[in-house]
Amino acid sequence: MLISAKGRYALRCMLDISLNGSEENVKLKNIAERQNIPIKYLEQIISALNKADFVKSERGPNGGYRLSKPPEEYTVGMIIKLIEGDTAPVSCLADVNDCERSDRCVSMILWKKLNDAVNSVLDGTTLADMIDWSSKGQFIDIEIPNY
Amino acid sequence: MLISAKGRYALRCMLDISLNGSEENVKLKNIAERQNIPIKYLEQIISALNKADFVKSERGPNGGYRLSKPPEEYTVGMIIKLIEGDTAPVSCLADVNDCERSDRCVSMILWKKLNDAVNSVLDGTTLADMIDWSSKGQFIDIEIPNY
DNA sequence: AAGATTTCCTACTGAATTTATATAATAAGT
DNA sequence: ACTTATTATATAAATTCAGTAGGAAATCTT
Repeated sequence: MLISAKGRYALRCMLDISLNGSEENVKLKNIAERQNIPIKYLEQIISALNKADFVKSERGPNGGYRLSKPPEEYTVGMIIKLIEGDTAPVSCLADVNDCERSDRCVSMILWKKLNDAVNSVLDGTTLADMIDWSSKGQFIDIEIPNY
Repeated sequence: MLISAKGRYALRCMLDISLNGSEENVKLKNIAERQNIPIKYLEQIISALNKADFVKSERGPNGGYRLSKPPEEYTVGMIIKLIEGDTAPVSCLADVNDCERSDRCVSMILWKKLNDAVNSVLDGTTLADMIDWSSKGQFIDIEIPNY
């Protein structure tokens, strides 16, 4: 798997804050319930988002989280790469020292193409784009999407 | 990682047979040496390639492997998917039952785009293409690429 | 027939990663 | 004080990854 549950949770967490944090702080407890994510796991994830200053936090009652910047300014790639570490599709690309054959490996050309294709999607999509998708209802059923 | 060592080994193995099997059978021992892959691990991999009839085998001295079809007829996706099982970038796509939210999950749209981007590279590249890359020497150094 | 070579088959294992749980501390509001 | 909520750190269960091991079966050579 290129993107694990942790990365997907992070993305949904950011989307959740985007959509529910118009006026007040968004509590982790509520995100966890809406998104069906174990809160203790989500704590670790939002801690990373907080340290990277992707979100601002406040403690105590009326506390919670807000985005530091508007959704337009976060690409999916920024979020996923922060949480997952890297999205290289093969270890050869993630760690140059992984293989001493890399400088004469034809497969490397392929992996680079693959990496570019992945990055074009991840870095070419912002949270705002995804919110747009959800409001335009690109779903067959009538249910309100909960990202 | 989207593609593990196993999948990369399989691809290099098929390329090795393509390039060294012009007239006689290619022995696993030699592939393992050229490609620097543990032979016992490679045995398992080629066993799968054999069962899928991607290669033909012969036993005994003068035995070895040959491609069942010319390199033009194998896409990278065919090989990788056989060995890795699937190349879905997220478990949501690999297993529909993985998440009951899938039908109303906005992230799903993203993962489908990502999946399409990955498949366009993997299914759009054949072994013959890669052999072409290697013969055209798209490398900076002078060493002969050993795929 | 004997021995060498090579493929074929199945099970096992150690390490790392993933996906959480658990416990407690810190801060803020009422 | 008491409640709410974030922050920090440690631990654990489950899964996957990347091999390793041992031998059986087929084929060729002498």
